[in-house]
Amino acid sequence: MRQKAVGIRDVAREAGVSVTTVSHILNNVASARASDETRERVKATAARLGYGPNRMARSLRMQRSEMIGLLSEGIATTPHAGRIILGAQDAAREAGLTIVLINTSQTESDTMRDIDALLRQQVEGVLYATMYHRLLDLPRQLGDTPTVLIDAEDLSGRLPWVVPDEVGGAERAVQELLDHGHRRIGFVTNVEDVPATHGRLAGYRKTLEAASIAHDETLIVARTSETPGGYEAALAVLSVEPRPTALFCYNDRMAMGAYRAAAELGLRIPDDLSVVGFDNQEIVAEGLFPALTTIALPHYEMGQWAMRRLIAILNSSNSTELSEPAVLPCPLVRRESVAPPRPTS
Amino acid sequence: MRQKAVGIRDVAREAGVSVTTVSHILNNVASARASDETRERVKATAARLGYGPNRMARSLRMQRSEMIGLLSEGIATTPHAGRIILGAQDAAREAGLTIVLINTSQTESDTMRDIDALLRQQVEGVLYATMYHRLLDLPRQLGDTPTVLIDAEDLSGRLPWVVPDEVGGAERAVQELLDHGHRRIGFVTNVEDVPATHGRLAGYRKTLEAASIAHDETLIVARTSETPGGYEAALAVLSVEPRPTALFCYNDRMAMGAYRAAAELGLRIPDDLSVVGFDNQEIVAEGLFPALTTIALPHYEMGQWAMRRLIAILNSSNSTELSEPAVLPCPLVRRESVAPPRPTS
DNA sequence: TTGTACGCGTTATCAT
DNA sequence: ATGATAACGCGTACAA
Repeated sequence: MRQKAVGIRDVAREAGVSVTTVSHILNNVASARASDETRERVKATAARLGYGPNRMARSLRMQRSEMIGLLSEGIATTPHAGRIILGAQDAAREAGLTIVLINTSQTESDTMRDIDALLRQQVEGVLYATMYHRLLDLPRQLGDTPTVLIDAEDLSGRLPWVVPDEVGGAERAVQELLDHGHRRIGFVTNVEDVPATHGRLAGYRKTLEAASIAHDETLIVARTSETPGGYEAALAVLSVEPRPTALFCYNDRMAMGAYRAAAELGLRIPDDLSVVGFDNQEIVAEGLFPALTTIALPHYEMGQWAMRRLIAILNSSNSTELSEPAVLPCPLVRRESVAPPRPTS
Repeated sequence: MRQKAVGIRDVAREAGVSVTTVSHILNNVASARASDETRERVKATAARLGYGPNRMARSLRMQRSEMIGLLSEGIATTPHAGRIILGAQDAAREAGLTIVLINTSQTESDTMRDIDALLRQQVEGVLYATMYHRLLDLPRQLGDTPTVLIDAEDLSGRLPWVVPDEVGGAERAVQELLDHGHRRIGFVTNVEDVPATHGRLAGYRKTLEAASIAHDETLIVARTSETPGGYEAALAVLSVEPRPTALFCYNDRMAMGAYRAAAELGLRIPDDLSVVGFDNQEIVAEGLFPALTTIALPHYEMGQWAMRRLIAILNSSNSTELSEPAVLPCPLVRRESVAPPRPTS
């Protein structure tokens, strides 16, 4: 057995009062009054005995589990997920809530089903986090359990969600290049059909347009969003004439490929070529030489926002007005891969 | 309100039996007998009503929360932690347990607060996972709550723990190089004083010795375990004469630095130089060109082992015999960075 | 100002 | 073969 299991009645007996008084005092019940002397004595004995309310009993009585389920698709695959959890965690702590973790595989819908059959009982709300920004039609199984989506947009239109501002991030990246004097900026992008693809492309186009730079479709090359794809795409972009003096890459892994392409072409970064990535995958961005300037995804903030929103929904009965989504900014992280273009070339 | 909150009495009424019978049937109580007809009817109505036991009530009655606390240091910082969680998760599911997550900051006071926040949730046991393999003296607050350490060795000698086999992993790495015919193998290592440092060095030495290759301390260079450190160390190792034909690197990030050093020296991998890393950080190992052969850390397996061990402890009253640690193997992950040495040189 | 007693939804004991 | 009822530990009307 673990503890002597000190309960509220032990405290009451020890302090010479009733359980009601103890409960009132420890829970700061406004309506009930007790003498300051009693208050002190009860609190003291509670502390001395190391009393803490039994959560199972408390939850049963209050009909509140004080637990939030965090459904995460493939925590394993990405370091990003950790930051989401951290943000959610911190927000949960503010409200005295704890997080129970459920990892879902993306495919098995039956896994999903028995998980939340089990989950429906004990959890007050659910945070559903995906591995990467995408559109999602959440299974009906969650019923009317309050739910907030993280890094995913709800297709049904019922659930609040929070995603990164892909467009704004791309604008910031390209603007950084513009600010250094670049005018010919290639875009090493990807072929996947996800919101990030379209958003980052839109940001790229928009920023160049705002700077009155004519479109040049030959400067946009798409491949798969891995390092080899970045290598290929960069090779292609860097072979157009006149050669671009800077590259904006869809993500840091593609930027890693771009570094290799640059090296093979005898281009030094940032002297001959400036590069900006996206995602701020620190192992890559800091490991590359020179270190990669990139755009950070607001994972911590998304986790935090989602949890706070969920808590707000839990606390207010009319949740309809709380169903709006949020789009969080992606800040620029300056490192060493951007410099002004060379005078010639 | 969430659900109609279908309870056991609803099922009982609907099926025309008592709650006892329902409970007996749904929980497969051996001692209780019921007619097959009743059995069917009860199960059917339970399913039809979508009944599931209320965990809060169940826990209170059973005095078992069916929850395990996972205390993790800085989930954020490493993609590894995710795999630990996954392993623990899968093992927990086998036993019908759920995981409540607490992320601890590394400062002691916060950790203490987090720990007893966790204990107040009445978790049945605790898994304590660190960010990297190290020695640990766990705060006493856990009292006699069953605890298992992941990726950390318990200094107090009371708690079971599980860590990667650093020595064996290094042996495997060096052996792979030996098997390809290399005889002069440099070791790009780190300066930190952690078990991995000593273990990997020991494995390196041991393997060379077993192959009757004379010690050559000039082939071992230590720097900080980041990419720049790897670059510096590799540069140093590759400048000794005769130049080693292969490099074993303390981790993948240092290997990333070694790649750069090799490139600067005009050495092509794997033709002129073979490289093996450690950690199998996929973003790096797969992103490097050529892809890096490396040693994988058994994070999933550690999480799984720890949870299973914890469950075993929970289920048996004499837990002393279950306090032994485990050292799990680190498999080799073959990619493209190892080849036979060139005939000359 | 404090104490008594009930209910939260289960499971387990003991009758019937 | 089934049913009534007592816990589990807490919070809170309501009574004193």
